[in-house]
Amino acid sequence: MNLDVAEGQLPSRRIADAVRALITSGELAPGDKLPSERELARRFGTARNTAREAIRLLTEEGLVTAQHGRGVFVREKERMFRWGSERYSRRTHRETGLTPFRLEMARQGKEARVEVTSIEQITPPFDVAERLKASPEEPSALRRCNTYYADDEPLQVVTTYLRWSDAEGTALLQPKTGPGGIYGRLEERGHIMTTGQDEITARMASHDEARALDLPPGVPVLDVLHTSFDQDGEPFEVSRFVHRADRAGLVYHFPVES
Amino acid sequence: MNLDVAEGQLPSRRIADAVRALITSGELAPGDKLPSERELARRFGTARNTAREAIRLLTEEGLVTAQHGRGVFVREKERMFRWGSERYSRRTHRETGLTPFRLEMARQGKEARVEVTSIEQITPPFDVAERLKASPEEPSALRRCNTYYADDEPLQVVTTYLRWSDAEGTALLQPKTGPGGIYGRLEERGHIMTTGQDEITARMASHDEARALDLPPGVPVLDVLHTSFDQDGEPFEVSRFVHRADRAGLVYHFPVES
DNA sequence: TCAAGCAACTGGCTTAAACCAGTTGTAGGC
DNA sequence: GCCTACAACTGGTTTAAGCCAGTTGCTTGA
Repeated sequence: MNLDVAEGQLPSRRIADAVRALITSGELAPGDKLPSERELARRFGTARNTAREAIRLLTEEGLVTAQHGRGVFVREKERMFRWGSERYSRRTHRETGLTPFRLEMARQGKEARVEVTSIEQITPPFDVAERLKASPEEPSALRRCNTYYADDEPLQVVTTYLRWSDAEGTALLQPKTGPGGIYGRLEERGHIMTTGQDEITARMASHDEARALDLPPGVPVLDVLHTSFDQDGEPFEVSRFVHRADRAGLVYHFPVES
Repeated sequence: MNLDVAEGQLPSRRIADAVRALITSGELAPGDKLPSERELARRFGTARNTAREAIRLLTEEGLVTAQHGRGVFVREKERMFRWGSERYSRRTHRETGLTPFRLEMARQGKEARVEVTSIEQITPPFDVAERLKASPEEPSALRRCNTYYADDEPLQVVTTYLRWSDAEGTALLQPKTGPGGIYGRLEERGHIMTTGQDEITARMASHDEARALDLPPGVPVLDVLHTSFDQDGEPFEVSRFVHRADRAGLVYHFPVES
């Protein structure tokens, strides 16, 4: 491993640049172990903290991840799960008998598990209230929080909001919502999902999300705010999907207006 | 400002938790200045480096940004630009006479500027070749790189790939592609955009992207790989949009298959 | 009045040393 | 043969000190 040539001013950047070059050139492949902090410091004639700072820079770029007691490794490209508007297709569900999440997991050969972490009547946050056409000043909504796991690794956190008037006295207040899931119960209340809207942003995980998703540093989240509209064009369900971005991608197909 | 109560084990986490609490409670509002590193260290009875580490944690969460010589500030919520499938609508373009980018900038009261950074015949990368149905082993594609600015701040980097056979000998090799832009020239070659596909991921910016977009630490990018299909369902254009995620969001509307 | 320059702040980076906490392989004892 | 215990690694955190480099406002002199 040649770490010699490396210009640039700051020692920590020189080390980072040298290691980054090894990674992008393929000399260090995904899964490979980097020299230890102490070893890098020795080779570059710096203090250990300086080598450590260099590794921190690479971690922040998402190039490497550290494992306490084991070493620092070039990050593997993870298999991606792809979600798109088809996840709401009732036809797919009818044909396979699987929910979209279980279907995608089966496709990737992973075990699916869903954990319902809370079901509560709440006053909806402003952005949700606006989209759901519910009052942001009263407990006008039901909130259901779920965590989705693939092979026991948390993959996404989903918070679903429904109007309290639709949920009151139904199985929507229970963890198990029955055949057809949430959308099945909502159809019984007269809401057939006809169109949807997804609003997508990316950001660093909040402190709580990082804990819930067991996120290593240098991994952002994809934040999808979904709104379902019924046959009358009225919104009846809003969900926020928070995916870890190194494991999830989204796909949308659309016609182009001439 | 009350920074007293704060449990937790590590000093750096205690400081970070205390400051985070001030931010989420609103006691420190966006734009406000944090106590200096030296001041935080003094108040918590730690070394300056420990206070610095706490601020680093908050920076990584995207909560604060540091400015050399001035201080550390609670990050402002930036105004967001929203992009969706309508950006490809020819009707909108016809009615306003503006490209989608200029239209969105005008909507937000910002000055739009586009810089063409390179136009080259290249061998397309594998993922692009696959989608464009071009050979990944010969210089079978034209690559156009653009940087889009809002009020002189770089907002997105776009790389467009076209089949060389479509581009050869046309205005597509020039910075100015003429009326209707790229899609205008491609229509003349017999490709009318009929459907599109967007594949969306989020990740930390590469070293080069962070420089090109002038990204502060703690800001990820939204990576959109777009494919355009013509009236025969054949792909004829692939573009990669890299947006800074604190300034850009995406919106998709879709029908739901019954 | 104005501007140059300086003092006192801010964060940015490095050093050097110490100790804690996981991991891994091996030497010993049973 | 197996398991325990330990030694020798790994990264994680903190201290304390020094110097560099932007920013800001005030003092001072022309």
